[in-house]
Amino acid sequence: MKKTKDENTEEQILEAAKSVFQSKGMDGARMQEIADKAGINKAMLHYYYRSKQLLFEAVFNNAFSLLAPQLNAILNDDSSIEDKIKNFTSNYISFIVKHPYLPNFIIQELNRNQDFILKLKDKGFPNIEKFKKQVNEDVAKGLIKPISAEQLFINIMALNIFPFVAKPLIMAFTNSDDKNYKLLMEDRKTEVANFIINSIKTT
Amino acid sequence: MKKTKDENTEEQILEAAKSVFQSKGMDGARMQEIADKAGINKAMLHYYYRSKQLLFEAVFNNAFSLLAPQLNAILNDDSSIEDKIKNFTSNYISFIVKHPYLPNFIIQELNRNQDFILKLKDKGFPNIEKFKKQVNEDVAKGLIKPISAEQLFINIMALNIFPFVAKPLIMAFTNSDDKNYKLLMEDRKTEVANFIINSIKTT
DNA sequence: ACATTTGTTAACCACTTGGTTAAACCATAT
DNA sequence: ATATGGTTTAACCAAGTGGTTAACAAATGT
Repeated sequence: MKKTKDENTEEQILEAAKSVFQSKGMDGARMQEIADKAGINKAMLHYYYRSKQLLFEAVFNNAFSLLAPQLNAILNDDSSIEDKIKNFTSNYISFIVKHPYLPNFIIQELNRNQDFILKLKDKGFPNIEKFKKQVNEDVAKGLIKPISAEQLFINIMALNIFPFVAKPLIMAFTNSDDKNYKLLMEDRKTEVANFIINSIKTT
Repeated sequence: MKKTKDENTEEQILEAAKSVFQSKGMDGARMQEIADKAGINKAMLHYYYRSKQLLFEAVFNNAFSLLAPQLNAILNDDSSIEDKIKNFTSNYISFIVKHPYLPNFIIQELNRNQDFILKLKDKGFPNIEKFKKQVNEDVAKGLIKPISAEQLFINIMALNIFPFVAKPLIMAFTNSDDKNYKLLMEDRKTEVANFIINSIKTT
C-alpha cells in the first residue's frame, strides 16, 4: 500500500518538528534540523506541510489539544472543588513529567504571536463560566472562604504550571540537581492541593 | 565633549536592544531592527558591543540585576514571614507592571540557554539559605503550619510571577480585555498575600 | 505492459542574516 | 592650521535561510 509509507513519513516529520519546535521555538527552529531529525530531505517538509508556519501550527495545535483536556478537568468536571483541586494537581504534574517542554512552548509562542489565541478561541476553548458558578455557590454556602473564581483559577494554574516553566530558575534558587528537582515536583502532587485547600476552606 | 556623544549612543543602543530582545527573544531579534530603533547605523552595534551575543548578554544581565533585588526582599530581608509576603506581593506586582516583558524574557532565555544560569551563579546569586532557616524556625515555634521552605518559596514565586508570564492564556480563560486584566492584577496585590497567609498560618 | 499518479531527492534560488572594512567625519590637543 | 584620536557611515561579504524545481523512483490503475 502507498498509504503506509505516506503516513509514516508525515508522522515522522510531525514528530521531528515537535521535538525541534518545542525545544527551540518557532524562531530558533531550522527546517534543515527537522528534516535531519526525521531522516528525510528538506523538500519533503514542504511537500507535506507547505511552509514552516503551517508545520509549526500543526505542532502547536497538537500540543494545545493535549493540554486543553487537562484544564477542562478543573473547569467543567462535575466533582467538588476540593476533589477537582486534588485530582488536577496530581494528574497535571504526572502529565507534564511526560511532556516537559509543553507548557513553556505554549506560553512562549502565545506571547510571541497574539493571533494564535484568536484562532484557538474559534474551535472550543475551555471556558470558565461553569467553574465560576460552582465557586460562587460554594462561597455563598460558606463551604469556602470568599474568593473570586478568576483569582482561584489563576492560583491553581500558577501553582501547578509555573514550577515547570521556571525550572532553571527554581533549580538555581534551591540548589537542586535534576534528581532533587524531580523530588520537589513529586512532593508537589500533594503539597499544592493541600496548600490551596488550606487557604480556601472554612474553619 | 566627546564623551557625551559617545555614552549617549551606547545608551541608546542598549535601550533599543532591550526593547527588541525582550519582546522578540534572542532568536527573533534582528540587529537591523535594533539599529533602526536606536536611529544609527548597524555597524555601530558591533563597534560598541562586538557581537549580537554580547549585546544580548548586556541586556540580559541588565534585566536580571533589576529582578534580583526583588527576590532578595523575600530571601534575605529581616522582617517576619508574613510581612515579607505582604510586601513582596505588593511590590513585585507594581514592579512588573512597569517592566511587563521582564519575567517572560528571563524565563524564556534561561530555558533556551542553560549556561546563563552558571554565569549568574558566579556573581552573587540570591540564596535560599537564610529564608530556609527562618521558615524552619517559625514552623518549629508553631507560628506557621509545617511546610518546606523550598515549596513555600516556589509557591510565592508562582503566584506572583505566573500571571504575567501567562498573560495571553489568562486573558483568554477569563475573557478579559487589557483593562480587565489590569484590574485582576491590581486585585492580586492583596489577594495573593492573603491567599498564602491563609494557607500557612496556624489557627 | 504501460500510463499515471504519488513520493523522494539533489540542485538550485532569492533573500536575509550577523559581521567586516575602508573611508569619511569631527572634536580636540598641539 | 593640522595631526590625532575616537566616532560614524555606506558598501560589502560569506554563510545561512525558507522555499522551489525538475528530474527520478515507486507504487497504482487500467
